[in-house]
Amino acid sequence: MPRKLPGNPTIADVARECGVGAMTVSRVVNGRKLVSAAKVARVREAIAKLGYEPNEAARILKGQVPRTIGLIVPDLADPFFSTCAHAVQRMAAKYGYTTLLLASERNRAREAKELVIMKSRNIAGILIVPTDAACIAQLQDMRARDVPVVMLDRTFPGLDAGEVTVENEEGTRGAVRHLVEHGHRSILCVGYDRQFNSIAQRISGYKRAMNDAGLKPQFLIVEDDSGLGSRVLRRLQSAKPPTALFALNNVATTRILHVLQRENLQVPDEVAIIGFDDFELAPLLAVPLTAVRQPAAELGRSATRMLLQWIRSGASGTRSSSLQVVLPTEMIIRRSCGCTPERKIGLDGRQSISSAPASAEDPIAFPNVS
Amino acid sequence: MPRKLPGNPTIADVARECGVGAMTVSRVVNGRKLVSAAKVARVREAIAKLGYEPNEAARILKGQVPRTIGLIVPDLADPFFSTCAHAVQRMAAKYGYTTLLLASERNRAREAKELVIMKSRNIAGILIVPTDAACIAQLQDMRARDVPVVMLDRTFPGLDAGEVTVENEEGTRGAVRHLVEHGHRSILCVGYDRQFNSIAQRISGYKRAMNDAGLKPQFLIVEDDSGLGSRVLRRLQSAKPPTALFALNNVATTRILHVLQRENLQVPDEVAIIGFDDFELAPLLAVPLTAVRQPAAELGRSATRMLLQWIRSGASGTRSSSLQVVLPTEMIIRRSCGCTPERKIGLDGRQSISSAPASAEDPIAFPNVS
DNA sequence: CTGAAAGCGCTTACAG
DNA sequence: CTGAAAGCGCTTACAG
Repeated sequence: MPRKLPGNPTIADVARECGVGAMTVSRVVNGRKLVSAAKVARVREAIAKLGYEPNEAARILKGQVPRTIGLIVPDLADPFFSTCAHAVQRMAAKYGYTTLLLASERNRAREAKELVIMKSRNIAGILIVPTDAACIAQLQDMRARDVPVVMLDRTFPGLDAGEVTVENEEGTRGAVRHLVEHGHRSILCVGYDRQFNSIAQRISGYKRAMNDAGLKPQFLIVEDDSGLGSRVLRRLQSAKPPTALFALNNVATTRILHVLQRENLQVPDEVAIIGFDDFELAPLLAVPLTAVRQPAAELGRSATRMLLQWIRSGASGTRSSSLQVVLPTEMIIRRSCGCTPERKIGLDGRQSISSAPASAEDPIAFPNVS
Repeated sequence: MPRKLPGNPTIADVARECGVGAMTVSRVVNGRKLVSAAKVARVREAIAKLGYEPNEAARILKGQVPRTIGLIVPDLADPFFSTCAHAVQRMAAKYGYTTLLLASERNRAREAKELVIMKSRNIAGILIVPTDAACIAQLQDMRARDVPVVMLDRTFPGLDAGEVTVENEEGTRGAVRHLVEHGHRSILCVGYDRQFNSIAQRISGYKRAMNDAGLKPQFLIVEDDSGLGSRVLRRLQSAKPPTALFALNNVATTRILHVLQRENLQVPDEVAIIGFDDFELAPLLAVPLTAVRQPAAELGRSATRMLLQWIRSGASGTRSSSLQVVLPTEMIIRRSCGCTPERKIGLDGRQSISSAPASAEDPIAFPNVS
């Protein structure tokens, strides 16, 4: 039995209810002028009485671009991405947009499928933390149809799209320099996902800091995070073990901390560690983690802001603002690097122990939707 | 300038391209039989050539129930809900459903708005972690239109809906009994959100355990989580401070741990703590946290399974399976309760230190979608 | 096996 | 200010 029982009320039902034309109802619903106050009131009443709600599908079919944006992230269970997604939804909602949020699971095929879903829903624009370069072809297709696209966190080349990223190279460089200032000469760079430019930039920042100090870069870069812990352990148990570790993202950091804890290795005495990407529980860890904080929420907000402005400026409108934003990182000094409350070293303008939250939610001038 | 530049190809474009009727294309797209193999091949080719993708809006408008389910959670930044949401999306995707995921921000008005959005999109069914009893009226409205509804984690009465929850009372009771077994006589129950039946059940489990032991229940239940930390601190500094704390959810746990760390209070010696809800970093904390683990992912999976079965069985089909599922919790013993690797107490069948992951992803027999 | 016709609920011109 | 007509892209009967 098909679903069609009571049936949602339609614009025709409302029109009949209060004896006006369908057009008049449509005008009232959409807040158009040119309707007499008396009718507006009658229509409003009928709408309330019937519980009428415009059918989104019909609107889209008529060529309205729906107030929906798409967001694709690799993984919702990762706090970095969920924080980011949360910020996107919040800001989008503030401007009257719904966010269609999908997780690609770091899987090329799923990402492709999700882009098809987004396309078939005529979304107004898309925000994506891309997982595989193969997505570029589909995104180009959307761009060809004038759908705005903004990549965040990491990017792939070959696309006329917006980009919101963070200072991966400088952030990492400062962190590694900090380890050097603590006297470390043998610092191992640990991570995976080197195919992303974000990670590549961090690696490059690490290299520069090591070169600046006249030290030899050492890497433990694997294909994916499985087995990362045991690989690190083997290095630590080798003849010439590193005295400090730099973890390229929060998953790598967690993997490492698990091994260190299990093997009862003392941080920072036996081995120091700094991770890229801070997280809420970092100060409560056995050894409070020193980390390069990325503004996850601000990343989401900036990208959303850029996308919405682009959408509003119209497909062919001149783009008023730049489509490139690079957000600063902040070094959060705790204990795992070797600093103590009594003795913090190498602090300068770029590095801070403050945990001041990011600034106001929406600092730009941008007409709000009530 | 409206968007209509190259324009997505339509079914008519495909039909023209290969010289057949629109119906034939539709049949091919939908995998209906009754089309000659030769035409199927030609149509497929034309679809690929044009990059045709069926317009979802048009399908919905024709009365097709879209393969989309709605999911409303209070907060995506909370790892419990993001894990749950992640599991829902995964399982839904496996069966060919897209998940429209929205966060209510624990706000009645937003929740109401999001339900309207879901309704206007004709979703096939809805999964909700309700935030305010006011949502029941809207959900009833959906039920009246035969849209399946499943509440998870907590429920409100007055609705013909599915319910997937966890053993809040028993889980809490076991945890508090464990604290009693450690010799604690003064155990403070800390939390907020008492309006939810999940929290009320935990409170009730706490009371029962205290009564069983002949102890007097003591509460610190506040309106919302702000200021919870300082309130706890004041209690700990009072004339007769509690020697143990039971935190009613993970946010309460975190707030408490922050204060304890700041004030340098030793756990478990000065005060022991057990929290309801486990999380990934719990074993890496300064004092590894003993917690009542909720199967967050399984919660999402069970609810999704229930919803999809309901959707497939048809609006009026007899419901083959129960619409009530209560998932067991598991006590994860670490250090914050007072146990040590050398001395664990009171372990029995219900309580375990195992951290075995939940079972297979989809144990039920349920036709898959390739 | 195949296609022309009608209509889902809305909005965009077009005439009053 | 207002409404009847046409059509967005699809699918459901209905006739071949």
